[in-house]
Amino acid sequence: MSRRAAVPDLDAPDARKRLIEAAQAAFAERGFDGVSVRDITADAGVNIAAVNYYFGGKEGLYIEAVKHAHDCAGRMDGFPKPPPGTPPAEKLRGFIREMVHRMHAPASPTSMKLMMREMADPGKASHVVVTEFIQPVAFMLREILREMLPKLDESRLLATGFSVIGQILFYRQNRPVSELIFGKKVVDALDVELVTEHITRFTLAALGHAEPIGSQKERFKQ
Amino acid sequence: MSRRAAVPDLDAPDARKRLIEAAQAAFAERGFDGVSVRDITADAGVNIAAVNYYFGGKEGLYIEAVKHAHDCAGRMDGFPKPPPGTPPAEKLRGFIREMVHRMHAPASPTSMKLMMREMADPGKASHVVVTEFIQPVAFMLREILREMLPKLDESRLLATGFSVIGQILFYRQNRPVSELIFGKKVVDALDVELVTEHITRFTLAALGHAEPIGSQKERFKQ
DNA sequence: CTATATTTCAAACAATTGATTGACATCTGA
DNA sequence: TCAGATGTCAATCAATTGTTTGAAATATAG
Repeated sequence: MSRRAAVPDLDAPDARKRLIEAAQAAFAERGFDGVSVRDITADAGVNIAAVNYYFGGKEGLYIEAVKHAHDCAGRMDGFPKPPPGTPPAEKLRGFIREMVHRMHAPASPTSMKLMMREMADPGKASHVVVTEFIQPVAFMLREILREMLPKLDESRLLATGFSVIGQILFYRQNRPVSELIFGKKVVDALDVELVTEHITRFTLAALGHAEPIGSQKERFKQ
Repeated sequence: MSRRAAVPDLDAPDARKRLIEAAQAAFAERGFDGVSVRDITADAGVNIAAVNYYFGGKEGLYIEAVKHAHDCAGRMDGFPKPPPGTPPAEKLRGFIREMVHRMHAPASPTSMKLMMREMADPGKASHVVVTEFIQPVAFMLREILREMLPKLDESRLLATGFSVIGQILFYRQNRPVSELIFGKKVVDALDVELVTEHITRFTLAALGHAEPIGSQKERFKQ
């Protein structure tokens, strides 16, 4: 009815595209309630009515912006597959490295910010983010951990996964607060490489595949 | 000028108190922008003008609500002090237990929710929450870890603290998403005790004070 | 070209927002 | 009792919100 009609596959009569991109930036920065459709349309150089014309309303635009975001952010299922025969500990190391990198240096920071916002309090578009973005990664991690801990019961395996993800997410979700506590300079000293190495070491040590933190031997067993 | 004038120490002419409590609940549930002063005053059974009269505006009420929150939530510096001579690993265990409990079964869930919201994106009252609520805990953890890892450089020590806090915070900040992924039942199986025990074990193992996760020996070395 | 569909636009709409006003009530202390 | 301070109230303000309108412009197809 009100949807774009002409070409079903070519997905951007320009106004629509600019609208989505402006919306993505605005929503990422200030959240759904913090942004007015007037702001967005002004940024996009488009008339206000276009929002209802193309998306049926503010909420429709928001959802579309989130959907567009996880395209830009690099699909999570695009994780580099370790060659078969790779020891599970090595898979885990690769997983953590990839994950930390995507969190801290995403292809599209704006898109990542928007998705994180939607995760922080799941709302209108949480289903999109979760099923297409988070779910595949979660199951990938679970498989790796299951391989490393074949005898662990489901609950503890889940908790172990949460321990890994929790460490990784912390730096994204709580950086502002951390900076308030310890100072920006100190926190900034934790660059991507250091964080990656630390989380990997911490996790592998917890799983018995590396020397404990603080141990003299600088590298891991296997 | 417009502030309450009469009794500077007795802090609640009833209307003021009810306003703060209603505000706390509303802000915790729906956030600053999600709540109108009309909602709050209606809940509190107070006239709208009272907000400006007592707090100078919506923002003033919000800040006061947050301040009130960290009183209710149990001050974080009220951690049970371990007796002197307690081995540092035992201190860490106590810290984690206390922290997890406060996160999952806080004295005032509403207050905790409000503070978490303010932490999630630091705004008008972040300074209050951080300095009076978070900061003391952060330094307490750092002392414990420093005792356990006397030779570790500052950056890595900080990262280790983040690994602990990250694990603990995950269950609070990301429970909704986790439930979307794995299902509510599965996640609910991770009750406070199991989470406490897991994070403690995981962390102590990473620090070399317990057997690794998945190891047969069910308890820790020292 | 003509007719039909699609897109854009300025203007206005109804609803909600936070804030303010000024009259009225209540309390306090002499 | 009186006067001033303190608290409460309904009514209203100005601004902003998302949404809608109906006409004008533009593109598309016969």
